[in-house]
Amino acid sequence: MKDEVNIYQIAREADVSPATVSRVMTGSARVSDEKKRRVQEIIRKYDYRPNALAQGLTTTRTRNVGIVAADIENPYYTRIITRISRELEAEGYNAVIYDAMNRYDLEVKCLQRMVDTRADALILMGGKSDEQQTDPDYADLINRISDNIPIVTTGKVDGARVYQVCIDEMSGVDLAMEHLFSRGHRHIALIGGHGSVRSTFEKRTRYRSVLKARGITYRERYIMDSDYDIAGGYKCMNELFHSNIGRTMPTAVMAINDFSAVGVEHAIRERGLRIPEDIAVLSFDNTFIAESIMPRLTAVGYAYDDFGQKLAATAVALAGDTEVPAYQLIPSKLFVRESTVGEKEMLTL
Amino acid sequence: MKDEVNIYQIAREADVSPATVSRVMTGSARVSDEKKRRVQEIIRKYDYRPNALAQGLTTTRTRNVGIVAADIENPYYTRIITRISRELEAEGYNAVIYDAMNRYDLEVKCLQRMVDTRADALILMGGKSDEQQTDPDYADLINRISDNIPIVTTGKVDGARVYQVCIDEMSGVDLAMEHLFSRGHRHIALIGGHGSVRSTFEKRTRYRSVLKARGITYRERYIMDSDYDIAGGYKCMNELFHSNIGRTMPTAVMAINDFSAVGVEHAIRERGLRIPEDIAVLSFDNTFIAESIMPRLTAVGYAYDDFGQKLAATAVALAGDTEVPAYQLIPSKLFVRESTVGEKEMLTL
DNA sequence: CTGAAAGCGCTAACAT
DNA sequence: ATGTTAGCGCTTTCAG
Repeated sequence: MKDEVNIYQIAREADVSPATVSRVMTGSARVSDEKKRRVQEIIRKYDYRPNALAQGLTTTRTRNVGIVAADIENPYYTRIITRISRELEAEGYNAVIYDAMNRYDLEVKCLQRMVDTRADALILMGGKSDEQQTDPDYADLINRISDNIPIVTTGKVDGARVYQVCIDEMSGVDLAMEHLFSRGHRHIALIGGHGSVRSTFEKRTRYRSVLKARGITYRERYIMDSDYDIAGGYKCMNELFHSNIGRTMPTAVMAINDFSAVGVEHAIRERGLRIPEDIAVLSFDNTFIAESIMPRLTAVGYAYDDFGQKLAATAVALAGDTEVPAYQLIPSKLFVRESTVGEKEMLTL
Repeated sequence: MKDEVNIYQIAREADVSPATVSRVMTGSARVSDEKKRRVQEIIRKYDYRPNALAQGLTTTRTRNVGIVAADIENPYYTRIITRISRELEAEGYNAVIYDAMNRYDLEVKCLQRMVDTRADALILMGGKSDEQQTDPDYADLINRISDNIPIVTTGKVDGARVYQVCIDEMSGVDLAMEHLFSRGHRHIALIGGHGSVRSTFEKRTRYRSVLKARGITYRERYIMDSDYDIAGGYKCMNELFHSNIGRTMPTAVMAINDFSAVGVEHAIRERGLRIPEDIAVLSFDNTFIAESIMPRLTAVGYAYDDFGQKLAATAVALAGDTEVPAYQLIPSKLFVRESTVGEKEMLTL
């Protein structure tokens, strides 16, 4: 444990005051060329780097932006996180990533830790910040935090001062369903997720309106809950088979995310059915999973670069007290692949 | 921007000294019940939380463990990270995740940031810390850092004081090849990755020895370089097809990781060949990808819970100046699935 | 342009 | 048991 050099030792060796060393480091004021040279030499000699804790304590700015994600094992989040990080990096900020591991208690802990360590801004993705009905305690917490630290989220926190950069779920559902309609589907299920989650709630709501607008009967059994993982999709699809024995079986299934689509496909395959000939499958998110499985998944995706960039830019602006719109929308895009359109047909389309 | 409460205000309102408040907060010394009660009341009233920057500055301990991963978009890393985080959490430490986005310059930056912010320990995964030939500059950097902060890695850094928790690559290759041999394969390719990377280098070395031990000809064209992604696997497999026209084509392919296996399978499918009947596929890592694609991938995996636990425990021990072995090995396990064993056969096995 | 000095918020001796 | 004081390492007035 070598003891670390500090600004005083540098100052002594360069025969200047600590203040001058600080000025050279930060460029906050003019320093004579001669002294600057001397200081820089010693700095290089020791490879001196200022203690960020002390720096943060005095300046009350850390240049850290905290990213709290519900689950970094989901490629959806890591994809956005990398895009955010890239942008933050370019803006001279550090991305500090926290994983809430899908647990509320940990989410709160992460949040408080970011407060304790004085992050300059916070980016919240998923978890409690994406509940359709905001938990009042959570809103309280967020509100207290936002008194001191600007918060931007991909979800919503009712009654709290947060900035939103959200996916346009409605247009995503529109694109997906129009595509399926155009392929002749009339019986479409929307599988997985929880109605208590904002993004899922919005998809389901839109799903119903689209059906209504088209004059197609809405069937309650075509919508079902599950976790956002492979097992969830699998469970749902099997339920769907069960609940539709002797009834109108959907010819197309929209999975709430790529993970659940994987489970859906497994369940379909186990019954010896073909995709897309017997049942077409489509999903939301368009992570690398959609391009990995066979047949490749038709999926609703988003411009992730843009998404991450906006999230980061908003956080940075807020950290610098710049005004930004409180609400920004990220458009959805449809990526058509073989899970809704047969391989041979794809070529002729 | 409400101004934050500090220990002095708490002290004043509770009519005690700041030191007493500190004692109540940290439990570092006895405080009379009466004063403790008064202090706690005020603390609750303001929901006071100590400034971690100031705390870290005085105690020189932050209870932060920095995790620097080469690429959090790879589920291999996120899987380990979550396991580490879980353990760190249980030990009262914070996992601070940094993503190097596969860039050396960023890896260095992340490292330095962790030093600047005085992490109590560092966990390094991938990137420069997994080069077969350690970059001397990098070793230098790591060495300087390890003077002050204990470092544990899943790779190696020659000539630097780092603690290692490594995967037993050799036994992984053994398991994989024995399995393939038992299925009758004699011509086996090892596809993707870079020989400059330690884990890949070790796999290739072992691959050659196993062939030799079995008296099977080693063919240079059965090994090839690529990035660790889907495109890399795809490229390699196509190259393999090309380079083997009119020659002995391998009947089994080992992909360097799950990502590249996806690319390998795509290339095989495009030629109208079947897996495993025409070509068997196997990969390393056994992330969720191996269970997602069809046929499910036979893969060499690791006890991730144990892996993460050991990594975290080592970091925590080191942070607390406890002795730990400098080198620990994580065993490999084989997960047999349909990409090497036909579905019907699986049932009878 | 430069140095002295105060202070960011906390903890850890050191007294009492 | 508790208060006083001196830092931790840095930046930032304020003088000069």
